[in-house]
Amino acid sequence: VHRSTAARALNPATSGMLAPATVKLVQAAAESLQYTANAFARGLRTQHSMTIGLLLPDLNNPLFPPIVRGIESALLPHGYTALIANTDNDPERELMHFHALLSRQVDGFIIATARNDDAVLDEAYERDLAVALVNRSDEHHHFPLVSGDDRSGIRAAVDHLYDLGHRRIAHLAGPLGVSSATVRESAFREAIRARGIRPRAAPVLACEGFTEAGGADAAAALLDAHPGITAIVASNDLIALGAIRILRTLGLACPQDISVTGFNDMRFADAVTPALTTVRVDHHLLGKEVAQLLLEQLRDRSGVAKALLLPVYLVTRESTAPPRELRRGIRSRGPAR
Amino acid sequence: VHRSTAARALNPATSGMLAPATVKLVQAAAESLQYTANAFARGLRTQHSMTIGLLLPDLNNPLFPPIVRGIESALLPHGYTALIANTDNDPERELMHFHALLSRQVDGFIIATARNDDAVLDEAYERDLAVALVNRSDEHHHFPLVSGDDRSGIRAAVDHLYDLGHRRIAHLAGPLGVSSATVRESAFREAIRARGIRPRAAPVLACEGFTEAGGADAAAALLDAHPGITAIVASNDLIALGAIRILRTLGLACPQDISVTGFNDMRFADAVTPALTTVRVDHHLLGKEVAQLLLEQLRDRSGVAKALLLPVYLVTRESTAPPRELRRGIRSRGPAR
DNA sequence: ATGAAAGCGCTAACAC
DNA sequence: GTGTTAGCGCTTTCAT
Repeated sequence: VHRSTAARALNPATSGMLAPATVKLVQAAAESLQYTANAFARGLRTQHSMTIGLLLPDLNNPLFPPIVRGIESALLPHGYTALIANTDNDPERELMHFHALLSRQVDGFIIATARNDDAVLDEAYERDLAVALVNRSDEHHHFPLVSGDDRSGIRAAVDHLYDLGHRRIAHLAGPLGVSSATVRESAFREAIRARGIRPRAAPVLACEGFTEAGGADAAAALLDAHPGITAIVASNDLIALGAIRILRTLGLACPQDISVTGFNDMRFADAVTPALTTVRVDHHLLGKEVAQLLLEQLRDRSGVAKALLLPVYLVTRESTAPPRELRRGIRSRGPAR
Repeated sequence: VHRSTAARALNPATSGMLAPATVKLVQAAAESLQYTANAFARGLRTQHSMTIGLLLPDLNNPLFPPIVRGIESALLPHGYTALIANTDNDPERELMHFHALLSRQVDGFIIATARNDDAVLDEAYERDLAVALVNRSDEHHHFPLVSGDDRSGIRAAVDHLYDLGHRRIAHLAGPLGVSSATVRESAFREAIRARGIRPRAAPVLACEGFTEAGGADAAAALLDAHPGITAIVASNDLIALGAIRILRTLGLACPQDISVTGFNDMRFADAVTPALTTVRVDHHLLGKEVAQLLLEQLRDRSGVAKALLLPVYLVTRESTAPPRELRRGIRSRGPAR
């Protein structure tokens, strides 16, 4: 039996045009010879690799594994595989990985790195590649995109603190020039204004990175410059954790002295001390949806770019409480326990 | 200028045989045309893909991201890339991914899935593939392997509890048939025997999975059957976390009523409440070393298989303390605070 | 120092 | 229903 007949037998799409007996025969032979088709030869011929490139800042950020798994779960049924590259927020590494993925003939990109100005996005736009963005925004290119509704998440955090009685609320923003940091910071200022708090009672400080270390350093500087604040809205959970840690070394307790909110409700946000009040984002879903968006584009490049904002909601745990002055008030009025 | 000349100019290994002027010319042209070599065509011709397949149980287990990053950091300088596949501990999914990676012409495999009997290992052995194992053992095939020294880690945990005064110590083992679970369980029994504790004072119960849920269920069953135990050695951190959680719902405090140790010192093991006493393993290093082992094999298949056991050490935090009876004793003897 | 030509393993258009 | 053939883009041996 001829090679092309064999190929047809092994391909479910074409095995219909063959005699069932031939198909059986070939499949049996393939099995016994442990035959596996060469994806390179196939890709060379068909001009698609059935792989997509995934650009991430860092797999060690607990935010990303569920996104990756969500992406895979949506790609797998369609026969696509993701190639993962970590950029560590380094534009050079990102560009390097982008080109490496391009040379591997990926059919499209999912990009989760978050710099506002990104040479990779520019080049992808210029080359007219299939791209979908996740967990970030994009002012310039209007790529399809799915992200949590950061604005309403931050507003919910600010409102929660306000309702507890806080009036001097600070924001520990993410690093400068990073999309989600920018959005959350602007949402913070907006929410503060909406509650009638004067900007000088709501200081904003940017962290070096979306990390515990970044949060710790910035929180130390913040408390030094603004000792009067009673609550902190952190731009993500890691920053919140870092802030809480430094609070402790400064002899301040969370939430008794200072309330802190996080963002993402990452894994273990409920297991740390104090359990984090934070904004829950369904990262697995984020991944599934962005993969769907990319698959749509791979099917038909003519569609218009959708921007999905998935709903988020505040999860209230132990890291937020009424400010000390109010708590004293309550205690002096009520009976001792 | 001819295609083969162009190819030579772009390849650093062959550009030496060309006139420097030609090289410059070609490189400039490649740049301006945004040329990227087609990895498929190259792979088809050279018969190697410069990729390796990485089989993991689940990227969501915080243990694996640092291993992955360690692997990548060692592969990148050699031009190799890892293709990651999650098996969710499902033998069928694992076999499926194994074959998919094979068809993508990976040059070798790093396997971090942990079932003792694994069809993938058998087939890889039979096909004489380049394989290196990480964070698991292997009785049958003698593949090169790097893992933490689980035996001495478990022994350190048991000794620590013994030294605190515990004499009825239970083990929450990992799932049946999983390599690291088996090793740790046998190490536990050995350590218990070495300390002269009778086996009936040291019950062992296997969890459904290396998960919080698995740990919670098994801990509930354990405390039901053996209410007298004062300490638990968990087979990993997630099991420990699940156990501590169920303790709380049963009205027991950790470490006051029951001490618990984990294994891995995964991220946030120090941030949870109580901060986990656990065995630290350097997972990034684990990844780097296993990648090195695979690269060695890719260079020369004739070498003998090494098995590296990286040192581990106990990190004492808040989840372990002397048993209640001793603590009472201490308290009644000492002055009240 | 450069050009020519073959072939890696597959698919798809075409022939019979 | 099955065989024939060309060619995807690269590397590499050989020729000049």
